[in-house]
Amino acid sequence: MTPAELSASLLAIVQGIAERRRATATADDGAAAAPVEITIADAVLERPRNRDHGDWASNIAMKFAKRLGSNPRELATEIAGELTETDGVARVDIAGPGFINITLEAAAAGALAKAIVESGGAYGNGDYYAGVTINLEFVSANPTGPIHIGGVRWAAVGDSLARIFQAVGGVVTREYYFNDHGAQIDRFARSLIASALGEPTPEDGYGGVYISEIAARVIETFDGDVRDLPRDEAQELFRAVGVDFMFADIKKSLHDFGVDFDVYFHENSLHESKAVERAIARLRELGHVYEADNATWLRTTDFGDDRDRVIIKSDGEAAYIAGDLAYYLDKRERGFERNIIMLGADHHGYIGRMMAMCAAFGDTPGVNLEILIGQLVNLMRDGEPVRMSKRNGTVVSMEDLVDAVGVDAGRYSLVRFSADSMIDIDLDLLTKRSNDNPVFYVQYAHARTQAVARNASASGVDRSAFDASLLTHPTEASLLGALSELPRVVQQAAELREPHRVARYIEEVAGTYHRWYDACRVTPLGDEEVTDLHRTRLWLNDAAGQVIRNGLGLLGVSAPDRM
RNA sequence: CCCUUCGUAGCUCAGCGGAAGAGCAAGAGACUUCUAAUCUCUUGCCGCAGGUUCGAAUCCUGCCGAAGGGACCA
Repeated sequence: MTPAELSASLLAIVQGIAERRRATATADDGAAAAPVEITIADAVLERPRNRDHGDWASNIAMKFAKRLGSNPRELATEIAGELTETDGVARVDIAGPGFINITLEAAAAGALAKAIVESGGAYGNGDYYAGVTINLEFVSANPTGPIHIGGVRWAAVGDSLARIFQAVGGVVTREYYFNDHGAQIDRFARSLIASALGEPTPEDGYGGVYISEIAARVIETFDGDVRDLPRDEAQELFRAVGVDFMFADIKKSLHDFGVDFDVYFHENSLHESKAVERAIARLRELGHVYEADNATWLRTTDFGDDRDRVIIKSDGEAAYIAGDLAYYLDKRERGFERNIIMLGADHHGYIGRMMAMCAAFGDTPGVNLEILIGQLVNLMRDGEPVRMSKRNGTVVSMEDLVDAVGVDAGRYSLVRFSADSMIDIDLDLLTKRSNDNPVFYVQYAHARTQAVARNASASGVDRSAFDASLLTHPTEASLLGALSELPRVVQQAAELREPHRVARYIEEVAGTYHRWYDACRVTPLGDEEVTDLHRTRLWLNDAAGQVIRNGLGLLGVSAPDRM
C-alpha cells in the first residue's frame, strides 16, 4: 500500500462520515447541515519521526472536527474505527489532541520495495509540471572575469532545480544571459589593452591575472602587432575576441562543474536585431511609455513598482533594463509559459521593476515571470571575511573550489542549504578537504547498497522471490517509510523551488539505511541457507540504493558503487 | 527613512500551522560474520513582546540584532 492509496482510503472514510452527518442533520443543526468540502489535499499523511506514532499520522480529525460538529478525539475515534477495517492497515491509534496514528501491515508497507526497484530511475518522478515549458535563467555572470564562488552557488542550485522540474514533467530550458553589451564590457576591453601594452590597469578596470592571460591569447590570434592598431580598432579587437575567450572559459568551467546550458543568450544580439526597439514600441502601443527630461520612461508605477524607470537615457543610450524588456519578450515569443530568473540578494531591488515590466506586457507576474532571490556566499579565511574583487584580482573561482574539494562535494555543499540562508565558505576548511561534508555520508550509503548487492550475488541471493510480509523489523518499517517519501519530496522541491529539500531527504534516507544495514542482513551467515527473507531484503536494499541514486542525480552528484 | 532575507542544541543548519530534528564538536560504548566513511547512548526560555488559532519555531504587528538592496550604474 502506497501513501497515496492510504490517503485515498482516509479521504473516502471522512467524506462518508461528512455525508452521513449531513443526511441525518436537521435543518436547525446549522453547521452540521452544511455540505463540507473535503479533498485529497486535506487527507495528507505525515510520517512521524517518533516510531511509536506508527507508520503514518493524520491530523484530519482536528482539522474537520468543528465543521462536522464534533470534537477532534471523537471524530478521530470514528475514523479510526473504519480505518482499522481497511486492507493493509494493522493498527490505528488516537493520540494527543486527535492525531490518528496508523500502522501498516508489513506486507502492505513492504510492497513498495518491489515497486521502487521496478520503477528504477523513474521512481520519484511526477506530473506536477507535465508539459509545462519552463525557461530557467541562472548564473548569468558578466563575461568580465571567471565565475567566482558566488556565481557557483547559482550554478549548483539552478542546475539542480532544472533537474527537479524535469523530474516532475517540466520541459526545461537552462539559459544563461550573457551581458556582452555596455560599459562593463568596454572597461574589460580597455583593461585587456592596457595589459597587452604593458600599461597599468585603468582606473575603473579589471586587474586579475586572468586579464593578462586573456590579453596574451588575443595577441596570439592577431596577425600583426597590436601596438600598431589605432586605439578604437584595438578596443574592438580586444572586446570581441577577449569576450569570446572569457566566455569560452566560463562555459568550460561550468561544464566541468556538470552544468551545461541549453541557450547562451547574448544581450548584444537584442540590440543588433533591434529587438530592444521593438519591445519599447510594443510597450508604447500599450500606453505605458512616456518622455520626460529628454529620456524615455516606462510607467512601472502603474504596476506596483515604487518609481518609474528610464529605458532610454537622455544621451540616447538604452538603459540596462531595456535589454531586459526585449529579452523577456523574446522568451515569451519562444513559447515559455514560465520564465524563472535566479538572482543574488544584491539584485533584489530588480523584482519590482521586472514584475511591473511583465505586467505592462499584459502578462501575469509570478506566473509568467518569477524571480528567485538567493542569499550571497560569504567567503572566509581563518574566520575572517575575505573581500573578493575582480578589480584587484582577488577572486576565488569555480575552478578553485573544484580543485579543492571536487565537483561532488562542491555541488553538494552549495545545494544543501536553503537559498534564503547565507553560507560561509571557509577557504582553509575547504583546502583541508575535510570529511564532514554530508555528501560522503550519503554516497557511502549508496556504495554500501552496491556492496551488499555484490555480496548477495556472490552468496547466491537473488531477487527471484519477494514476500513483503517478511519485512517485519522496525528498521525495515522505518526504511520503507523513508523510501516512500521521494515523490512527495521531489514535488515539494519543485513547487517551492527548493532543491535543498532533496539533499536533506537523502541524508535521512542514508541514515535510515545505515541503521537497517546494522540490524538486518541480506546475505546469510556462514552455512545458513538462502531464504526468501534474504531475497526480499535484497529487493529492499536495491530499492534504497535506487532512491539514493535518484536523489543524488537530482542534485547532479555522482552515486559511486565503491568508496 | 523604505524594501528583502536571516536569528532554532556549543558550532553549521533543516523543519515554516499539528507530537522540537540532523550533521559536526565533546564523552562513553559496539566489528572473527554483507564496507566502522557505520551504528548505539548523552544536548534546547525555537532573538524579545504582543496578536490570530482548538493548536504558533511556523501566520500577522512591533522591537532588537546580522547581511544585502533602494541610480538616466551594470
